Formats: sequence, structure tokens, C-alpha cells
Amino acid sequence: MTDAPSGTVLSATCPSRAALEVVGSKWALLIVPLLARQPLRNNELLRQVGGISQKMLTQTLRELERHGLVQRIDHQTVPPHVEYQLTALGQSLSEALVVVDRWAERHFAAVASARMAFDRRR
Amino acid sequence: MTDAPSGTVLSATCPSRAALEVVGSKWALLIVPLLARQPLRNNELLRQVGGISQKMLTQTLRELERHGLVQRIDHQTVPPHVEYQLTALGQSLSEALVVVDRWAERHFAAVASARMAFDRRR
DNA sequence: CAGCATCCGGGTTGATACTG
DNA sequence: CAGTATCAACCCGGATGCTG
Repeated sequence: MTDAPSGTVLSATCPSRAALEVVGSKWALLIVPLLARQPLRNNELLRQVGGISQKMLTQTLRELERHGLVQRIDHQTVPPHVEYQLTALGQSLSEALVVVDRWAERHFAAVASARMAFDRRR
Repeated sequence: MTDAPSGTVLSATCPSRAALEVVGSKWALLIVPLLARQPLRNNELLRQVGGISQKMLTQTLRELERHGLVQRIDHQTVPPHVEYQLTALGQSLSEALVVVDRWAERHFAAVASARMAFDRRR
């Protein structure tokens, strides 16, 4: 990402930026809350997160792992048994996301109707 | 988006999904908190949000407006003077986002070092 | 079961130029 | 100042097929 030319401010500041990248991912937003409940395996995630492809799942999980939010636990058995669970850092994030989730649930209707009203007048 | 085949659950549920789209936008996450402080004009946003292009800015603002989060105020003057400010709905969202922002600021270092450690072992 | 490699179509983004 | 239009580049993400 091109770094902010001077004049950029506060919440748009570099530090938050980097961490916000994590949140920017549509799928991460869905996966983290799921894992907050309990560790899950690849296939379970595949099922529970509707509409995600195997590719995107692995990709997102890797990214979450990379950012220290998720821990990959390979039980080293045949057939393979791998579990994903949140790290302490991941859990702290999930607590923040819960707030957003709650907002989404509470205000979903308002957003939907705003959108319909807006689209109608176009 | 292909809708979730049965078996999908809770936070991955339709309602949250739709509202989460708003949050999914990288730029919205930066713009909303900025507007929470005070209404801003196009150019001010362009400056304060580092790295965004005019196109993306307009596009994101339209989307936020469409979702009922931002209100566009055209003062009908020459030269043009347009301000963007959060609606009540937008402000309620910003409160949720503040939590995420705070998380980002607080845990930025941890994320960064996790990433470096991860990348090193590749 | 978990996951990688590959191909590839389409949506998203940036650059540039132009309008009111 | 605020914004649109256009075009090309790029990357995302799905589908498929294969491995341990």
C-alpha cells in the first residue's frame, strides 16, 4: 500500500491501517466470530461459513495465522485432523467484532430500508 | 452473492452478512470514524484519508449514503460546497467501529510482530 | 481429510482527461 | 471545488484436478 503522504491523520494513521487490513477481509469477519465459540476443522468451517470456497478458506486462515489471530493445530494423524482455534490475540479481536456484529443485527433493517429507498429514487 | 446453502449458522447468517458488507470495505472503515468527529468536504477527506483516489472516495461515499450511514449536504453554491456528515445510523455504527479501532491501536504491535515471525519461518 | 497448483473470467481500482 | 467518463491493468476468487 502506498503510504500516506503527510497530512494524513488519526484513525487513518499507519498503525491502525495495518491492523485494519485484517478486518477488511470479508471472510475474516465471519470466521473469527465462529472460532470464538469453539475450535473448528477445515470442513466444519467450510460448511458453517456459507458460500466460501476451499481456496478462500485456506487463504483466509493462513492470513489469520500470519497475523497471530489463529492457531493451526495439526494432530499429525492419518487421516489428517487439523483444528483451528483463536489465539489470545484473536479472542481479544473477536470481542471487538462482537460489538460490530451486534450493530449489524440491530440495525440491519434500517440499512436495508435505507438502501431500498435510495435505489428507488435512482 | 450465492446465498448460504442450509447448514450455515449464526454470525454467518444473512442479516449480519448484509450489514457486514458495509464494514467489509476497507475505506468505509477509515472514513466513518473520520466523519464521526466532524462533517468534512470532499477535498478534506481526500487529504485526510491517505492513499485513497478521488474515484474510490466518491464511490465509497455513495455507498455509505446508500446504506443510510452518511448524508450528503450540497450547499448549492458556486464554487460548489458539499459536506458529508454521519446520519444517526452512521454515528451508531461509528461507536461500534471505535471499539475495533481501539483494538487495532492497542494490538498493532502484537500483530506486526506475529507477522514478522511468521514470515521469517517461511 | 486437508490442501496445493493451475488456469482464467470478471470485477475492482488507478490514471488521466474532461465538465459544471 | 466536486465530480463524471473512459480505458487499461490488476488481482480476487471460483472451478478443477491432483497429492499426502
